[in-house]
Amino acid sequence: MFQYQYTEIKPLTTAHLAQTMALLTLSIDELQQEIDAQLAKNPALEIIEERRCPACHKRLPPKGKCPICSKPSTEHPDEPVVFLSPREDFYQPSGATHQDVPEDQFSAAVEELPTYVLRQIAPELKENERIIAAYLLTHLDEDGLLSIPLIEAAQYFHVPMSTMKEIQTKIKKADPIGVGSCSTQEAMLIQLELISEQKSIPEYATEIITNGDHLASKRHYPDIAKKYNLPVKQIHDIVKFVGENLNPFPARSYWGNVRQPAPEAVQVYRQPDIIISYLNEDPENPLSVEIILPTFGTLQVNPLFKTSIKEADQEKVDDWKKDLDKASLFVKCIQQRYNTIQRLMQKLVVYQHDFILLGDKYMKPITRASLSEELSVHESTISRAVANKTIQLPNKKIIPLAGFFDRSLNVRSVLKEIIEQEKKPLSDAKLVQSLQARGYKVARRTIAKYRAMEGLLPAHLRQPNA
DNA sequence: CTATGGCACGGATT
DNA sequence: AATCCGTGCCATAG
Repeated sequence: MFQYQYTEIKPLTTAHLAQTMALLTLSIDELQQEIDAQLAKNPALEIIEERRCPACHKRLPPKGKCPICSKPSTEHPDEPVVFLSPREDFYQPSGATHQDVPEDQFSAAVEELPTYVLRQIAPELKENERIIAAYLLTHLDEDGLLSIPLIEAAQYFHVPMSTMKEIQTKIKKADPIGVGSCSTQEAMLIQLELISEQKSIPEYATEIITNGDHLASKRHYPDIAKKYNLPVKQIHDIVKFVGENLNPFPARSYWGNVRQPAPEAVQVYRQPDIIISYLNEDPENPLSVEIILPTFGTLQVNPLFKTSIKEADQEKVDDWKKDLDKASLFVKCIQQRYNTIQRLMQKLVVYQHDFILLGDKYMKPITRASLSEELSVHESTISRAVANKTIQLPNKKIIPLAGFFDRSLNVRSVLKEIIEQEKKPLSDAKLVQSLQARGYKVARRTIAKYRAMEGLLPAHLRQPNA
């Protein structure tokens, strides 16, 4: 069934356990840093090159043939293949497949907004500026905000911050006004600026947004009013204006609940830890689950180091022995990490099969606790394994692995469907009934929350559908 | 009076 | 022990 079983790891010392747990919570980027650090200070560790399958370029298991080419598992199309892969495959997706997949197709899902924006501003940019703009635009999060510090980009391209800011400003003025801003405030300020060219804007609006005071709830208005020495009514009006005219998340075309998707908690996803895709990008093939390795080769204890330790000076032997122990422990811990994640994914992928292939609507709620029981590991192990990881689905969307445990995603997605299909806008209470008819039992108040989560407007603000 | 958002409580989950 | 999530109650807007 599964093509590539990782070897079970037997002995568990407390030190082993502690380090494994620490490593388990790390994302792939953090793990890479950790490995680099260990590699630098421990001479007993080394990385050896992998053997690759000449046809499909996938990493070969230590023994046997390539699981992809030599033994295609088309006999079991419903069962996922789980195997490990070096992260290189992520960067060279087309090189890693048998068929030629055009590169832009690979990133099509992610690049819709970026290319749209770039097309608008391209004419007014020089060639090198265009490259920088493209770089910035590929680092937008799902809300349309910049996911990297501007300085980082400036250093990367060796250009002064002033140039960087100029380019960013041009991006910000492009269609979803405010895209590429570093923060929600920045996005709103640029919107405010553009609006002010057409009509008048309330006094002090700029200051209030800069200080983030528009986020305050109503009972704090008196405090704010005092702060600016203005009547409460005016504060109220300004906040109302801000709410009606500005959009803190340029990529969303509407206001969600401002406090619900806490702006600073917006996650940035760059490198997925796990990739689920069809073998060789062909939907006819079974699914493959790649758990990305942070290294290009295999991390191992340097065998030369092992032998030479016998002939070493007596004084140094102690130190070397320590290094050796540390190294082998580290390698074991990392293997343990993969082992855990792999076992987790095997269960998860089978369980959420429909969700992975067919979308949000088919998400089956599952708790970490129940999974831990099935795998007979501690709950916290699952929690750690899921934490800080992202996963790329066959449709190229990258979501946090924790999304697999979303309790309400299926209901929310059905809710969205109902609203999309409704003729007249339905009130929350009516939506409760519609959902109940489809077998989902939810309270009225909860509908409101789900709407907010999905950024859907309340009934009286929605347009009647044709 | 109806629809919706805010706050807070309690149970489940981590 | 800390956090998350669904829900009930109440205030407020329309």
